Amino acid sequence: MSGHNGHSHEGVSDHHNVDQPQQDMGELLQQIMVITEDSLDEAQARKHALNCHKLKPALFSVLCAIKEKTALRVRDVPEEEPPDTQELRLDNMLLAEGVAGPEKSRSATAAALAAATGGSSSDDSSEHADYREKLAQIRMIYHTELDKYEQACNEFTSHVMNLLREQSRTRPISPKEIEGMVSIIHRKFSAIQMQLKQSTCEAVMILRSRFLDARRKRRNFSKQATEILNEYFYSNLANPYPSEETKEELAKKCSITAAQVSNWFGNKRIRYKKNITKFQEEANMYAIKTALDASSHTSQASSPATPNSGEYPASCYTPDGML
DNA sequence: GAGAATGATTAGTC
DNA sequence: GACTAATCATTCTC
Repeated sequence: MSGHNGHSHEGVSDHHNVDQPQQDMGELLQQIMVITEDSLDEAQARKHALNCHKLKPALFSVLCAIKEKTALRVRDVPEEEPPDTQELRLDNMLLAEGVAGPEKSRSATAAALAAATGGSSSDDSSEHADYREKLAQIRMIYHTELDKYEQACNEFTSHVMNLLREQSRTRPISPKEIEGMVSIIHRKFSAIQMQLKQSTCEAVMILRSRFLDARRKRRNFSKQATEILNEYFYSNLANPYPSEETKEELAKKCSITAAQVSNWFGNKRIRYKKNITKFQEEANMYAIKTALDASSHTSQASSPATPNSGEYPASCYTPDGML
């Protein structure tokens, strides 16, 4: 602007010099008004003219150099950050659950469930089928959303890159800056992905807890198992506290877990103690049974009876555990 | 369907 | 950590 009038003002009167800035300002405003009234085509034409100007390459390189020296970078992008531990944890969980990575086989899913529930891995019940079906749904949704995010990220990145490349013709934008912007976009999208991973993990956890609750449904032990447990209980009425080894042994015999054996003995002790008279008949029956078993063993092998078998009459167990 | 029986869970104690 | 006592939730029996 000053190039227009700079030299022509020399030698003009003081009065004129005072008025000159106001006149320049007026012209400037006028030009701005004209620019805003330009059509798109006119603006493009001006832009083209500017790009074709013989001084443009020189001025542009000077601008780039100034920008480089004065560190007038758009945004300083931090170097590669260390992988987020929470994201790693989520990734591992999704991998372990078979949501991410290769799909788990039916047997692998059943085994994982059995490990979580303490049940049998061979139990391919309808509950397992339900669990697998729900897990497959979660997996499908997760991958669909992940693909969407990746596609959106790629589209947005290429759009921004194109814009920046286009703009780099008229303003100094270094490839490093473009790279930095791409990195920012990727970080934003990976934050969204992180949310997706988190909600997927939550969905799996809810599914698991629901499944585990369903597993809590009580199922009576087999008659044979109850008989084995009762036999031990009434044979050891004076001290109905099986050791860990015995619990394991009984658990094996009854095809239940040692924890279930503990529960059973806990319940049995309490209920027996609360109502001895009610259990008297049962106690007598097992006492006779044990005695018969013992006598048959002695007659067969001439060996002594087991330490506890029949040693204490069933009715001798009192709430205090005393004889 | 009601009540009893039974396996599991939980809070408190030692 | 094992155990007791109370309680819950489900299954069994009538």
